Amino acid sequence: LDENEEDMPSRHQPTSADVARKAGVSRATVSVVLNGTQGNMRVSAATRQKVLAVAAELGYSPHPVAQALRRRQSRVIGFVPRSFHKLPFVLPIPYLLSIYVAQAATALRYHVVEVDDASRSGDELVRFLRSRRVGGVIFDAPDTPEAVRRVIAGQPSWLGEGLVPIVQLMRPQFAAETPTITVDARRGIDAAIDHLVDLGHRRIAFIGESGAHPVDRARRDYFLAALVRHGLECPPDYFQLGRAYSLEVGYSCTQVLLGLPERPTALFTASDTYALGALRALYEADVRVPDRMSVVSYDDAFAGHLYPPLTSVTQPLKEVATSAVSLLIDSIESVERAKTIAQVVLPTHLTVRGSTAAVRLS
Amino acid sequence: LDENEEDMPSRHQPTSADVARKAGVSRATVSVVLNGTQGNMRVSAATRQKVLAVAAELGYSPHPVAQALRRRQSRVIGFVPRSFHKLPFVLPIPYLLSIYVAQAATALRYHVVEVDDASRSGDELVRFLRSRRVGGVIFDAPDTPEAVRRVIAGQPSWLGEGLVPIVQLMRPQFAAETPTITVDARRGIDAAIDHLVDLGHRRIAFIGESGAHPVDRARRDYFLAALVRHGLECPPDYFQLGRAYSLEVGYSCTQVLLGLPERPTALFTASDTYALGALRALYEADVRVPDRMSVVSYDDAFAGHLYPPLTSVTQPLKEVATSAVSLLIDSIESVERAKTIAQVVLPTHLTVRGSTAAVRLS
DNA sequence: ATGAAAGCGCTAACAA
DNA sequence: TTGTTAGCGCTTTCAT
Repeated sequence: LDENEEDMPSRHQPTSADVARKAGVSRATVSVVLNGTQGNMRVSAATRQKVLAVAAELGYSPHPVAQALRRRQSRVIGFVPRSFHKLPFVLPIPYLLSIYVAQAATALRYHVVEVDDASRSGDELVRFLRSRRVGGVIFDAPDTPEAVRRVIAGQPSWLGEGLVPIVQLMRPQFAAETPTITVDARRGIDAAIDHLVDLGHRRIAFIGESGAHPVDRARRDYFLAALVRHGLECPPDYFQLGRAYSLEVGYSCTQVLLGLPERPTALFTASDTYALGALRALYEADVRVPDRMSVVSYDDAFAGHLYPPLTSVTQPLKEVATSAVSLLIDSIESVERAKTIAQVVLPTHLTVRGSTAAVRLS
Repeated sequence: LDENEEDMPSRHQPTSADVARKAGVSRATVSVVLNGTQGNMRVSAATRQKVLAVAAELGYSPHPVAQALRRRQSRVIGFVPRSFHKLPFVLPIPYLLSIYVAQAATALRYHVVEVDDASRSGDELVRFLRSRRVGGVIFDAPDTPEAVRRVIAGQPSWLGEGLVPIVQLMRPQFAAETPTITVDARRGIDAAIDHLVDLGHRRIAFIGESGAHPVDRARRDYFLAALVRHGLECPPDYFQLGRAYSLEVGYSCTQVLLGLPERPTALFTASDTYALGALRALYEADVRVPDRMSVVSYDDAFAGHLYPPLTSVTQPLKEVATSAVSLLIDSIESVERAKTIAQVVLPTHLTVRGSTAAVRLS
């Protein structure tokens, strides 16, 4: 009621000094107890108990900002999302990744600062990252190797010494020579084709992207290779390529396929987005899925929420994010730089839903 | 090449001391120049130029952690997402909000720490927020008033004095008596019904939620009120209520409507999720949209990406997030607490797409 | 096993 | 107009 007492810890969050005073020890001891320095037998069991008890009683928790200043590391990592923020829910993968990255970082008591659209390119990016003192950077599918290299070059480092670690996700620029976390399409695509063939399909068409990036190549190549394994082949008419992962490409390629003298009975699309476009074209043409056409997509980003729910090749996005974060934080915290550049590859698998069925004999 | 020079700024990020030395002034002056203290005429134009030049040359930017420690405020806000993280893309609103909140905060040079699922409830939440020294908290649609109250009670504050400001979004617990940012369904719903009536519809059905929360009530009440304005009414059969915003409810309610002796010609659903379920039911029953049934949804979260793209009542999610962040930060930074509890209400509007058409005369 | 002292990089009072 | 001083809360040698 009366505010002017002398040593009132008062309304402030308690500090280590408060704990020390009340426990009758020094602040140094409090720090040692709470941080359990490796040979933690430094402090006697008795004082240890005492300090812990007082800390709990006071609801003490160390001030993260002061810790960061003293330890000279801020437990902050930067996340640079792909330049994709335009197509909100047609492809939620970028959002999912950013959420999973944040979750994984939080679990390790790190913060994520996400670079916003404006400052994603050029020196602006380096300035931003530097001013925030990030301890490492995760790039999701950077547009160019330069974007990544600039961050590397913006160093000798803005923190202590050495370089700030960098990890690239999903669709890396290998020329930048950083560790990468990617996904291997093969297993999922193999399973998809096995599944279709098991259902009796022989005329299987493909809608994909024509790009030269390994990620795009993989989807095409593994599709073709899987057909070959079954002694099948893909006539050129059945192999439709577009120049972007857009709904429109999926739509128009499907129309082409439906106009063919001998229609395919199954369709594999290299992304959920294509599948969405395909579904529209099929709907308009009154070709029922899966009765008249089986559809398998790649991504499994929203495939399960369409009608019918799509059989799809599932990418382990959460694992990608988690490995990226732990790889990054490991190299932030390890004293010496690793000599080899880690290249983590995570497998895909097939998730069977309602868009595939046995081929109709009629 | 030789590392042991004396005053080598070296590989470290420059500090204000580096700038001060090189500019021949004191660190205090550097600080004043860079922070432009209100009566910024304190420092002469000459030294001002000098300092700015040196700072630019050295690529100096103040260490945010040191600033935070000294200024006793960390520029961090907490975001508590709704307990909804289960249904990833059936309803992306929670994700959008978290992204928009982060963007708005970044623009104001704040960080957001998002509370993760595990520690969303109970004392765990208070501990988390307190340990991170957040300067304020945004709740998205908290489950109970207690969740919010606990955070208020976990105070007399973990920062300086006074309470940590709190803002609730979208579906607040009014009993907790914090500022709120909500959306007014009326304008959008009025426009939706006007639109349908203009198209000749008279038999308009509703699928909604039966909850007692003002947000749920509003959607029901404004729908009915809008019909009344046009001299129409909604027979009980046309007024379908479920107990959750789930796809299944949308699906089964639509089946009920289709089984009615006199089918409605238009359908208003109180969420995108219902609309998705409705679309499935209509598809299966071969009722073409919009030829045989016009559909309007509420939310406009992913309505534009369905087939056909749905006419929908659009919620200004980005504005909600932006107002929340600026309201919160204003009250963090203002010295005295506002006496009145701000209740910001943002309007909705109708976005017309391809799921509505003139009623068929057949 | 413990405490004293120093200082991370910055800013705000107070002097000059 | 500018510089000096004194910390913010913490951790880490280095003494004891």
